[in-house]
Amino acid sequence: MSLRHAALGLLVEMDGASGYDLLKMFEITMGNVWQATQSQLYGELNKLTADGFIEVASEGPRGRKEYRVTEAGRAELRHWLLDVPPKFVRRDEVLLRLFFLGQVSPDEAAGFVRDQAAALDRRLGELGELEGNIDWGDENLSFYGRLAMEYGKRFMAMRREWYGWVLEEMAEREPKMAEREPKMAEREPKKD
Amino acid sequence: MSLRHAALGLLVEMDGASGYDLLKMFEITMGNVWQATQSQLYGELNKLTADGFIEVASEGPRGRKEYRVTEAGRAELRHWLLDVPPKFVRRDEVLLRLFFLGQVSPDEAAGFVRDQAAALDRRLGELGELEGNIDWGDENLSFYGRLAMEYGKRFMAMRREWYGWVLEEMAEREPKMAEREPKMAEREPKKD
DNA sequence: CAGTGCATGTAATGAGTTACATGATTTA
DNA sequence: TAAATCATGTAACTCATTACATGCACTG
Repeated sequence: MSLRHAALGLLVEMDGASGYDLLKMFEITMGNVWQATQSQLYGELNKLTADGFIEVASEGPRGRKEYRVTEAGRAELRHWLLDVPPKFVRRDEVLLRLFFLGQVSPDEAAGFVRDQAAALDRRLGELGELEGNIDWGDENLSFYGRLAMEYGKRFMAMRREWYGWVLEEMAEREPKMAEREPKMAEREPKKD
Repeated sequence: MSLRHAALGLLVEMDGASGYDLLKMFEITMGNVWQATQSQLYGELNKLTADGFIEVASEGPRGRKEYRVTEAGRAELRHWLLDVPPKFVRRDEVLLRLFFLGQVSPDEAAGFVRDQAAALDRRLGELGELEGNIDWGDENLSFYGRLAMEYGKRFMAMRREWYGWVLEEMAEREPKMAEREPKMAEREPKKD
């Protein structure tokens, strides 16, 4: 039940917004942290309203509803922040595949890891771009958002290094892989 | 649809097993990578059977069914490994809370981060214990499992360091966190 | 023969995804 | 006035969690 609190929190920070605004804010500021689809968000906003945690402050042009967090909503957010222990859901599709790479040939396995590394390089570039043109609304969101952004950078760097290490380990295990023309990975124009 | 492939992959590596065996194997070897509940697994095994990717090789004592992966199942696993691009689902309850820590007092915020760091230390200890007494069945699972284990260690170490850095940043922002003074007019030196 | 572990299943509920549907307003 | 954007919603489906239910077989 965290999408609920993600929405609640963002609404507090934004000091009121429509579902549409919120959705964009999700994409911009929280891509690294939490994902939400449009239909999920609209549904949750209605449930939050029904539960009295938010309310429609005003209605605008195209059926637009401007939501505002109620006192009960703020209390709920605070409660969730401090009293509900966050749980780790560990589900990583790349790691899962890694587990079973023994089922394909060493070349194919190495190719897989190289592809993942290349994809990560691309995402690292995107993060760099993103970093420039974020306009964090308020000061708190800016401060804590920056900490989360730093996390993202560290995470990707760690992961990139680990991919490199994995390739070394694989090469050591299967030494003839070394002389081999590069397949389709690792010729991504690297940014920055 | 990845639980399906996690089960399929493990079944291949284990060279046949019951749902019960599989469930334990999930817990032991893949805690860091993929989670499955009992009811989900049994359901998926039946679906895999219906789809012809596994079959009941023999039946044992207490209604026990020994499953075995079919050729179609191996092909499906291979296809998933190499042709289906893994997708990143980014959902981290701790990071999400961090985003909104501006909603509570600096003391409470710092307390939250410290708690998370402590919890991580505990898990790091557990990982160390685990590392000793894993008996990886076959050679492939052992090799790739070790790579995944190294990932886990690097991940936690990175995260631990980041928590430390976060606490420093918070202390720098709110220097009087330990001894609170009544008068708080306007400090908050803007940084960066 | 009682307790533990083995072994599988179902039902209810909630969370998340994809696709479709609809219409108002702004802007070029 | 056509296209783009704003804006919300619903339906169908899959995936995941929790709780409950049942019973056999071994072990002490």
